[in-house]
Amino acid sequence: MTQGVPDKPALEGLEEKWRARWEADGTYRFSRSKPRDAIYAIDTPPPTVSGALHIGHVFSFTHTDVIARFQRMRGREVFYPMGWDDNGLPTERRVQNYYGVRCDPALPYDPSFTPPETPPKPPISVSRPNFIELCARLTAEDEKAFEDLWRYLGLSVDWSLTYATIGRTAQRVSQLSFLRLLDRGLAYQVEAPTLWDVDFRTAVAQAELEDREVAGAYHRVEFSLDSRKIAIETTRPELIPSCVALVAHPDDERYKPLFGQHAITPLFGARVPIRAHPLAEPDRGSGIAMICTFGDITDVTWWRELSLPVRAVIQPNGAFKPVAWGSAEWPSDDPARAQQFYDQLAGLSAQKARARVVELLRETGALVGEPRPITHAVKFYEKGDRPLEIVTSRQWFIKTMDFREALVERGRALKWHPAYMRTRYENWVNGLTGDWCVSRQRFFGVAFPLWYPVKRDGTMDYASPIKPDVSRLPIDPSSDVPPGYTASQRGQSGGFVGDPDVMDTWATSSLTPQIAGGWESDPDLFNRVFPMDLRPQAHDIIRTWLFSTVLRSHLEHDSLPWTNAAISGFVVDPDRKKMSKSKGNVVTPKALLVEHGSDGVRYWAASGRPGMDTTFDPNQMKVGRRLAIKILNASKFALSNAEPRGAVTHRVDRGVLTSLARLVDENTADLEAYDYTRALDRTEKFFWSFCDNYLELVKSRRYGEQGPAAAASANTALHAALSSMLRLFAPYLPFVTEEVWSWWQSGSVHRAEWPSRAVLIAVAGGEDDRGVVALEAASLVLGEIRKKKSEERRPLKTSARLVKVTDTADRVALLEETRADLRAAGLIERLDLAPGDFAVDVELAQAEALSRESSQ
RNA sequence: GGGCGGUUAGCUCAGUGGUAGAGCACCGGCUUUACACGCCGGCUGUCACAGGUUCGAAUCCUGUACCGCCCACCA
Repeated sequence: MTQGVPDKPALEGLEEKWRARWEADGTYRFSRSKPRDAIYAIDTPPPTVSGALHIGHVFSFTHTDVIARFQRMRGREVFYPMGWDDNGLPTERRVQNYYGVRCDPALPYDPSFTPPETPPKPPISVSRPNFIELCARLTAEDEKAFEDLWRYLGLSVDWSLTYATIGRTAQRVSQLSFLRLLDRGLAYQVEAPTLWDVDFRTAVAQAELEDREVAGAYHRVEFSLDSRKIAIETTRPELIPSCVALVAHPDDERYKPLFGQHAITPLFGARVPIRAHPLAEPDRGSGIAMICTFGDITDVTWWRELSLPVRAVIQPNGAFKPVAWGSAEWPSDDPARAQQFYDQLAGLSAQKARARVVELLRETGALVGEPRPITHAVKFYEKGDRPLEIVTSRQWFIKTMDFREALVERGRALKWHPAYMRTRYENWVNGLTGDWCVSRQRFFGVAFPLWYPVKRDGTMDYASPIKPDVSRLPIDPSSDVPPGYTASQRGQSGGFVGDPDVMDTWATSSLTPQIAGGWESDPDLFNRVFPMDLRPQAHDIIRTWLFSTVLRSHLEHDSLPWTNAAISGFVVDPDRKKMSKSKGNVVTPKALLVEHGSDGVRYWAASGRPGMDTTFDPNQMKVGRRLAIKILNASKFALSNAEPRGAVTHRVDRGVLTSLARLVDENTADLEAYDYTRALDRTEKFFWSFCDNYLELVKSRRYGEQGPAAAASANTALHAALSSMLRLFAPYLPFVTEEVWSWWQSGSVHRAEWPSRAVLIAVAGGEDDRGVVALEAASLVLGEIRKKKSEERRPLKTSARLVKVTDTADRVALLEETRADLRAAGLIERLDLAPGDFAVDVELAQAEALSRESSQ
């Protein structure tokens, strides 16, 4: 049933109407009726729930939606789920403050726990399962708000296919995949120096690092060697107590004679060997460096390759630990003096210890000159506030280094849009320095599904982890009991303990295709959607999300997780900076959508090509809104005279359909190649020219001024053209196109068939190149007449007494066929057509303006 | 330090070998029975810079500058 053409079409109220209708009709519901090759599956990026959605999300999610809608109209059944990334640190922080709780994994689950009305101080300690329940409760509210915004924007997601990265499915998939890697020896645990955030008190992975420029200083410090002094330069003098060696380049003549000898550390009097290693740079500082355990990653390399001992001073919480000097581990030539100095450092943070050490060095004369301030890059956890330390701890790893070549090959097999984004992936894979550390000493995440036996001496037997039966997954080792044990044995000698850690958030996110696709729970679905067709995401998480997903799929399925990766750029402000959160919050996405309409905002978003950073530009949203209004009005005109209908006989009618058929071909090719921007641009230009020229040309004919057959030709062409143009616009402007479609068509335009060249050419009665030329030529003449009127400042309704057109013989012949249309559209009293060089000579009717002026 | 993008009108951007383009902004005109949430017209450029290839370069090559991003073991 159709609604008919309204008298005064308007955008107001139209979005609400269609939003409700799409939901009621299940317009975007995925049906698993089709075979794999008729399905288009999208591995949607799950936005982080603890933050607010910003304009960048609207931008990139629109790109995906345009592709989804296009593929759906192409006849593919689109698998378009939506995920929420609610697992991880940001959520933990919010929940702690919101409810006034802290997680204590040692506590048992309390099923009757409810949080107080107001957050108590000090916070209440709750068990991990209770804490996770609170996280789930809070994130559920955020997820509702996110879904509302996506519906408002008009994403054609199947909302019955949602998942959360902390949900049961995600936990089960993460744990199952982990256990399989463990069984195959691809996951392992090891006690080793690891990058460590002292505030969050957790290990972090290479992918989560970022460099920040911070102020520091070079300190020139003297070690002694017999009666001689050896100066080293360091930015971290507080680590002198953890110094285990000095190192210089093997070819450095200055230090060659010293290799194998021992130097004595200032303040602490520890004898440390002087060693050679090629990583030491003769040009830097004094050419000889102290190796500490551990100041940075290079220290770890030296320590490992030179087989040095460990003297760690920094504890997991960042404070200097108490140390007894004079022991085997902490040797000193003068233990009492060392102890006296060190006691002033114990308990301090690195920063405070540094200040104190500098004072002590200065007092004892070991500091040469004054510290020289510098700015240097220091590694931070991307969510952290203090520089990372390196702390030795037991962590779980997934093997990656063994697969680097294979992963590069996977990257080459993936179709990147734009293609150059592959380079970033390759740079990352080739730059990997170690396996992926996946354990985090946090709570709101997926637990490692393991327990460890407690030995008689009360220590854990980490080498013999107890695995659950996979049918029980997901499990929480802090509340579930391993097979063969009773709950009372938890923590007891001869009993068990649960693994206290959770997985890195990317260890779950890297499985989104498996989570959404029903891996190991719904084989029918999984076979229909995996590997998926598209991974859409932004370029900043190529090294994390994209890389880790490729890795997991490679390990688990020996395949790529998807065939295409469409990489969106960022939204930047006019100064080329990434839109900051503060700026993004000034104008919320919802406010923009309300002001400019979802179609208007989507139009702007579609102007950002794959990979291109795009300027935040409300002007473009206004242009999009105007386009939507224009579509309403032009459609009203095109549809207002449905009768009579009949064969397309007129040259320009066949011409417009022929041009449109070509446009359809070009757009289809571009959209298949993910160039949605170019396709929209072309459709828009065509549509505008269609309104300005073609509609004007055929207007009078449609009113019957050349008889019913002539009107019928125009009507048929108009309907066919409008129908195709609406469908070309539909992926971008889903609301306005659906509205217009409903005026005379049944069903949703979003389930309609993508326009086809063949249909348009059939309506035209055959491809008509000369019709295209006729329309062009007639449009040019109309333009010249308008120009003349504008130059003479005459109303457009002024008639032209005489228009003389000279053009090539062929074009003159074509204009002759279009004479009646042209005369009516241009208000031409007499039209002379003659062969010759192109020229249009316009003589307007007597100026009424003069008589009006003179009569005043 | 290595890599990847970018640099075209006041602004946002198309344009990959053949006479520099669009939209917005600006200026001017026009109530024209689809649209004043409109229509028509106009103005606007050392295509970052320097070389090279070519009959011909915004476009291809080399180098430089600047902007942005990614990566890196800067003691």
